[in-house]
Amino acid sequence: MQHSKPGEPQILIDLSTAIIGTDGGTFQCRLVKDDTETKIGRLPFGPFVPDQHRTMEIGLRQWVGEQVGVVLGHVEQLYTFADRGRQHTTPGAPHVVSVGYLALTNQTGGQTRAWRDIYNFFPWEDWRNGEPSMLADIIYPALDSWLVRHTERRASARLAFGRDGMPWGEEYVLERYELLYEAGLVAEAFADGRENAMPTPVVPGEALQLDHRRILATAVGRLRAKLKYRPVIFDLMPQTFTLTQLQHTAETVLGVTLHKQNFRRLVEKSGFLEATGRMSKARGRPAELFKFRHQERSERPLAGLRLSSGRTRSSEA
Amino acid sequence: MQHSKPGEPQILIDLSTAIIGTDGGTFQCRLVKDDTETKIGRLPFGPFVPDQHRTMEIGLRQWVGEQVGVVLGHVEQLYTFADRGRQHTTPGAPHVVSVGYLALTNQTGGQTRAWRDIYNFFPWEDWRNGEPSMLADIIYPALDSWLVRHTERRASARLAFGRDGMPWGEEYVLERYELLYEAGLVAEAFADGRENAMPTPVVPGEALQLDHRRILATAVGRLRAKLKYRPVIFDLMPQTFTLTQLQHTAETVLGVTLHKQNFRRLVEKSGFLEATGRMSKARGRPAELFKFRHQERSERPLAGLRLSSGRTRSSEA
DNA sequence: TAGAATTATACTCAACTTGAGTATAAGTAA
DNA sequence: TTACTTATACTCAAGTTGAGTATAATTCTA
Repeated sequence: MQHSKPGEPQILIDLSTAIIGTDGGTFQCRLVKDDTETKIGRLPFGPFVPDQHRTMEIGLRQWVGEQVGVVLGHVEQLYTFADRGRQHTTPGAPHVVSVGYLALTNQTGGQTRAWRDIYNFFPWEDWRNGEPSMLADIIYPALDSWLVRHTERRASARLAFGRDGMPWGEEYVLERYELLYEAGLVAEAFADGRENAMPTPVVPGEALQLDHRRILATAVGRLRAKLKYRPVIFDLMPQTFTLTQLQHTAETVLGVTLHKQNFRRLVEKSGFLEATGRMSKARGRPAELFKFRHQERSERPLAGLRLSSGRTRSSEA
Repeated sequence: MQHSKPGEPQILIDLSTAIIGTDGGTFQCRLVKDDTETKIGRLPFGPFVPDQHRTMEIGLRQWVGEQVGVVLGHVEQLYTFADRGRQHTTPGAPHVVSVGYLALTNQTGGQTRAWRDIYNFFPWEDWRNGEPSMLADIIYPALDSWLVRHTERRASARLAFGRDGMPWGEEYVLERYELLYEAGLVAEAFADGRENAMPTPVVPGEALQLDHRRILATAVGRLRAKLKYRPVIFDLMPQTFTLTQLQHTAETVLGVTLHKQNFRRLVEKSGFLEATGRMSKARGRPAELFKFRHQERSERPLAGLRLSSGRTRSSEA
């Protein structure tokens, strides 16, 4: 069998987890408040040690527990990244492969500053107030001038950014980030030494250590896609909630606004909700509080939320 | 940083590829005709060697090229498996993590015996002639008796196998295989030393080496799911084809039969096809030959084939 | 060589889904 | 009491889907 002989450089596996939650209209990700005073944030991560971890999920739960102590709901493997030059690149050091995970939680909160708004890292992804002006002002001009010399990537760019009359697909988060990286427009491209990278990142948006922003982009893209065919949104909700709260959570994740009446029709028909009889008290007419029917999760796995878009929040009457 | 110290057991990464094609109504996977005369088949695979392989995809293309020499179309990463006890388990040997890939090709054919019918490995997945009788005769009784002692897995079993009036979801291929493995009903469970495994596998279906049948199950599940929202089916087709050939390919992959008139309506409306003007000659009325519009692939990525089911082939008039 | 068999393609129709509203109800704040 | 705010109910046209019937163009067979 063709296995690597002893003496070849060692491989290390890092388990990195994007822990995602929402809190009143903000889309949050848990970072580690690092002792080393780097200004650049990072996800909780640590090595996979087969002798200690029977599975990778056990390993990641250990690192998450030690580094941030968040209770995880849904956990899912995203992707295994192994390209050279996107990771620890000390010469002679073992090659690091990183396995990215997505974890959802309903336990966010400002108690610690370690919860950061995801749209800080991807400001072009938030269309709740209409198309972000940075797209037309900064991203498209920079990308277009790169595409002049890279015509083979034009089709991908049209798809990812919805240009030439194509729709903006909110789930192509990773594809957009990767294109910006390739074009040398984000900070990590400079750190990784891409020859065409701008010394100062052209596109606004905070960087993360190593390949963590790439993992986060994968996580957001996967979550946005999954929302449409599986009831994962309830992992982000508290025990009871109003339909408006549920809608705001969906809008926060997807980065778009939705049509209120149609959203409620869809979600009521889905059978996932159970009325509690209690009412929320706030401004305006009180809304009924609902809870998620956990038994239904296993019984209707396919009927997630197919979401129809509404007006942008700024244009609401 | 918390990295494993030197001296800890080494990790090896295996890249294993499920190469899938179709040939006139059979659903095929390319195996390696091994020199070691094991009776059990295997997928092409080999180690990821970071010094030689800039990316894992480069590595896998090398092993596929050397071991089976198939021209690959679409290639996609599936999942990274790392649980102990599902792989090479020689004590003291390095821990092997395997990264599974799916590759599609339109180059199958009986020229070599190495192309095997996928439904040999998962005979319960082929519903083209109605529900396979082995489900009611063998699988359900065996599974039910295991579920008596494992009530916590009942909900998963209902979902995966569509019991108690739930629909059979054709994409849950992995979930079904994993349940049969857990219940000790497939040969690999015995080889891996599960305490409850039957010495002779209870459920029909050929085994593969290592975790290759698990990877193949992942590949089939992913392909079946993807067919519904991306135009991947065209990677399995020759240059030109009739609508009936296209439908047979979809049926072969999904393991169900489809309603002919609706299938053609859907596929014509999708805009992916271009008439060639030429006709096929066979029995019955000649059919028009179509080809895939490659430019459309990038322009309409979301509108795949949503498929409405038809009658089983055996009940056709 | 006529009719049977076989396969392809066109068209219909009711049920359901979706997008985009209008209308009304039930609270709080001035 | 009136304005404001938010929740909820209902409508309607357009599009999609499931399940046909009808008809056309071939080959096979007696």
